[in-house]
Amino acid sequence: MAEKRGALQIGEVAQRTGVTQRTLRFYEEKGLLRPPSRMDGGFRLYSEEDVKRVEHIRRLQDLLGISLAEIKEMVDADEVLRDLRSQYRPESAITEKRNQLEKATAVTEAQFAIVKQKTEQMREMETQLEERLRLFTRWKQELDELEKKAAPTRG
Amino acid sequence: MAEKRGALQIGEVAQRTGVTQRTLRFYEEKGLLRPPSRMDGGFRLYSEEDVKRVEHIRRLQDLLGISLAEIKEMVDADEVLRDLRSQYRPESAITEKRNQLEKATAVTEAQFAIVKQKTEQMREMETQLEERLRLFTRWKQELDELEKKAAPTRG
DNA sequence: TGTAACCTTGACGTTGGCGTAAGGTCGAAC
DNA sequence: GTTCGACCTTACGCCAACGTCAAGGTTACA
Repeated sequence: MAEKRGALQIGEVAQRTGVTQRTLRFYEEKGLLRPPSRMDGGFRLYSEEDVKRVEHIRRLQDLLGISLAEIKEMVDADEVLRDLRSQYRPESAITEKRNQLEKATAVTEAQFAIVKQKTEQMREMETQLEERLRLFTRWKQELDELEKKAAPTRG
Repeated sequence: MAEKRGALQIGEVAQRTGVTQRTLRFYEEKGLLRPPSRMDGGFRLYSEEDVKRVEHIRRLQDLLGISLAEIKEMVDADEVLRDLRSQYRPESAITEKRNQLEKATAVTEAQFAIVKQKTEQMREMETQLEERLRLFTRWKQELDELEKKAAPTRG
């Protein structure tokens, strides 16, 4: 009866996102995922949105290397954003919307600052490694020449 | 007697690098830092090189968000590099040097690939956040205009 | 009505990266 | 030669982020 069209059970979500079922329940426990709807028997039913959410969380974990607590803050901000987007049309309570908008802006700007800084440092690291590789190739060439002089090809 | 010129005790290193003494000993234990020389009484004596090393480790931790085990591999590669650099002049054992060089190149290339990929993904994230911020400013403007129409300035 | 695959909630275990306390030693100054 | 802060080792503690049973309920399908 409760089975919504296109809904996914936890196993499918796990497969598609590459995390374990335990991790999904853990994220829910920690407030990173909204408690999904359930079938009559209690089986969790996830939406496509939830899948995207999980992927987003993993990207943040992977890229920024920050704690789930920090990620939760970011993801909560996204939630505010969704609320704003969905309720956008009704023109009531404009001042509250403005407040939410200000808040979301602030959070996003903070995120942006972090990401920007990290990107910059990553770029530096990238060029450093590039230079090192160039150095290596130079050394190799020098070794080649040393060898040629030491043991000239017979003939 | 064992006191080397310009050497640093663990407390100073901790202060300058921003990590705790415990962390320094821990890194040593895990092989991330070479065991430093000691004073006669057993006090650790670090060099400026060690300080740089610690800073490097922290950068890797912070930027790439990888485990100390992985960092150890990278740092070990750096060690090879130093060996190569210092012994570069004596022209003995050329083939071995070539081997080391190949190895170091391989490791560096692997690192480079990782960093490059991450940088790319970070850039994507950056632009996403930028777009979101632009969206927010648009919304704010729309709210402004809505308010003007609803409550025109008196006079 | 059975049964295989899927799911549920506990609850305890593990690993990494240190924190922290205990009890003793060192070094420099007085 | 005592004092006192900096340092030593040893060893248990802690939190995050899950892993891993265990014991049982649910679903779909024949």
